[in-house]
Amino acid sequence: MPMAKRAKPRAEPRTALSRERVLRAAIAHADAGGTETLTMRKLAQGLGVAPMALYRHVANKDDMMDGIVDLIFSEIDLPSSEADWKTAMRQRAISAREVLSVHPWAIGLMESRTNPGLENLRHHDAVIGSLRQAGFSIEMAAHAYSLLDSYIYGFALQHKNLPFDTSEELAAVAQNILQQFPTDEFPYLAELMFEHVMKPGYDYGNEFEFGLDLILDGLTRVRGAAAPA
Amino acid sequence: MPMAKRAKPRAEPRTALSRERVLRAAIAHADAGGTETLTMRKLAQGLGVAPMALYRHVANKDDMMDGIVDLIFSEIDLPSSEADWKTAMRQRAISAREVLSVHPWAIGLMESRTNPGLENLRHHDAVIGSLRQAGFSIEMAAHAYSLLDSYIYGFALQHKNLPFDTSEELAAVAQNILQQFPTDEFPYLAELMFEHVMKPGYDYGNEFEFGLDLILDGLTRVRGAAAPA
DNA sequence: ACGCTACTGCGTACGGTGTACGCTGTCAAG
DNA sequence: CTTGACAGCGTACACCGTACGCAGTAGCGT
Repeated sequence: MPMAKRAKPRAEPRTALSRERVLRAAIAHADAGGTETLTMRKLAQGLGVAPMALYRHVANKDDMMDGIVDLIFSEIDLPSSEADWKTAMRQRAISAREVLSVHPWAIGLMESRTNPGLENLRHHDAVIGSLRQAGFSIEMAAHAYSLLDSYIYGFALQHKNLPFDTSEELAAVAQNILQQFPTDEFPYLAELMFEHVMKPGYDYGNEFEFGLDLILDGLTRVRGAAAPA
Repeated sequence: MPMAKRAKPRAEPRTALSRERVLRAAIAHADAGGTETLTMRKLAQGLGVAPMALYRHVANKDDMMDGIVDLIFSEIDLPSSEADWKTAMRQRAISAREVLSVHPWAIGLMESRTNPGLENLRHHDAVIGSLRQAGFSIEMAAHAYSLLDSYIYGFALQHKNLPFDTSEELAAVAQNILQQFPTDEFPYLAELMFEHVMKPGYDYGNEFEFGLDLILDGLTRVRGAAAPA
C-alpha cells in the first residue's frame, strides 16, 4: 500500500546525523550528568532519533567513548613551538587541567580506553618534540613527560574526587566527617581542615600551580645536568 | 507440609556469609577480571549463593564498592613514624604504587567514590602528621600532600592505560600504531619509541622513582625555605 | 522514466544488569 | 514447644547494549 505519503516531499532535512554530531551530543550529555547516566537510549532520545540509528555512525558504545576521548584531547592546547620549553610545558599543563576540569568524567574514561586515537598521538608528539628541541635527551624527555602527565592527570583525579565544590559545601562536608569520629582520632587531619581548608578563600584548584612549578624547576635542574645550557 | 527435612540437621555451616567475605570475594573477582565483569550475580555465583543473599551484607553495589576501596586503602603502608619524613614519604609512595599496581581497577574506582571511609581518613591523618612533625607548615603540608598523591595516582593511571605489559606486546603495539600512520607524521614519538621504549630492558614502572625523587628533592628545598632546619 | 544500489534511520527482540519485595527455613531464648 | 529474629532465597521489574533485518530515499547508469 504505497499511500499518499507525498505530504512531506523534502521537508525537514533534520540536520542529518553524523559521527561528529553523535559525539558532540554525547559529550554534552556527559558534561551535564556524568558518564553513569550516558546511555545510548537517552542519547538517541536527546537527538530526537531512535536508539539504533546511532549505530550507523559508531560501531558500539566503546567506539563512541574512544571517539569522545579523542575529541576532548583535541581541546587541549598543544605546546607552543615559539616559547621556551618551560613556559610551553606550563601552558600546556594548565590547558590540560582546565579541560579536565570542564569534563571531569573524561579522566576516568582515559583509564580503560586503550586505543590511542589520532589527536592523542599528535599531542604526544608535540610535547616530546618540544622537550627534545630544548635539549632534553631521549631518556630525560621520557622521564619528564611521564612525570608531568602523571601529575596533571593525578591532580585532576584528586580534584574530581573532592566531595565539594564551593566553600559552603566544603564546610558542611568537613563538619560531617569530623563529627562522625572523635576529633582527636585524626588530629592532623582536623588541624588541616580547620586551619587551612576551611579558611574563606580556599580553593583546591590553586594547589595545582605549586606542584607544577616545583616539577618544572626540578626538570630544569636535571636538564642542565644531562645537557648543559 | 513440614516434610522430613531432617536429613541435614546441622551439616555444612557453609562458612556463613559476612560483609568481609563478600568484599574479599569482590576484590578477588575484580583482580581477575576488572570491574567491568564484576556483577552482583557473578559474585554471588562465585560464593555459591543466590544474588539477593549479598544484600544482607551490603546496602547496594555502590556501598560494596566503597567498602572494597577502603579495604584496598588499608593495604597501603602508613608512613613510618620513626624514619625521617623523606624516607617515610618515599616508602609510603612506593607502597601505594605497588598496591595500585596489583589492583589497577581500583584507581578508576577512587574516582566516582566520594565517601571517604575510615582507612582512608586514617591514612590521610598519618601522612599529614608525618609532614607536620618534620617541620612543614600547615600550608606546605597541604601542598606537599596534594603534589605527592597527585603524582602517585596519576602515575598509576598512566601505567594502567598502557596497552602492553611485556616488552613483546609492546613491540607489537608500537609497530601497529606507527605503521598505521606515516612515521614522519609523528617523528618525535617514533624516535622515542624506537630509541628508548623498545630497547630490551625497558619497563615503564621504572619511571616512577625518577619523578618521586625529583618531587621529594623539590619539597626538601621548599621546606627549608619555609622553616629552616 | 526506469530499476539498481547504497545508505540512513528504525522496530523488534534477546540476554544481561541492579535490586524491591516478600517468602522460607534455621536457631536461640523464653 | 512457641516465638521471634534473621540469613538466605525466588520472583519480578525496569533498564541497559545491541544483533538483525526492514523501510524509505537519493543518486546513479541506462
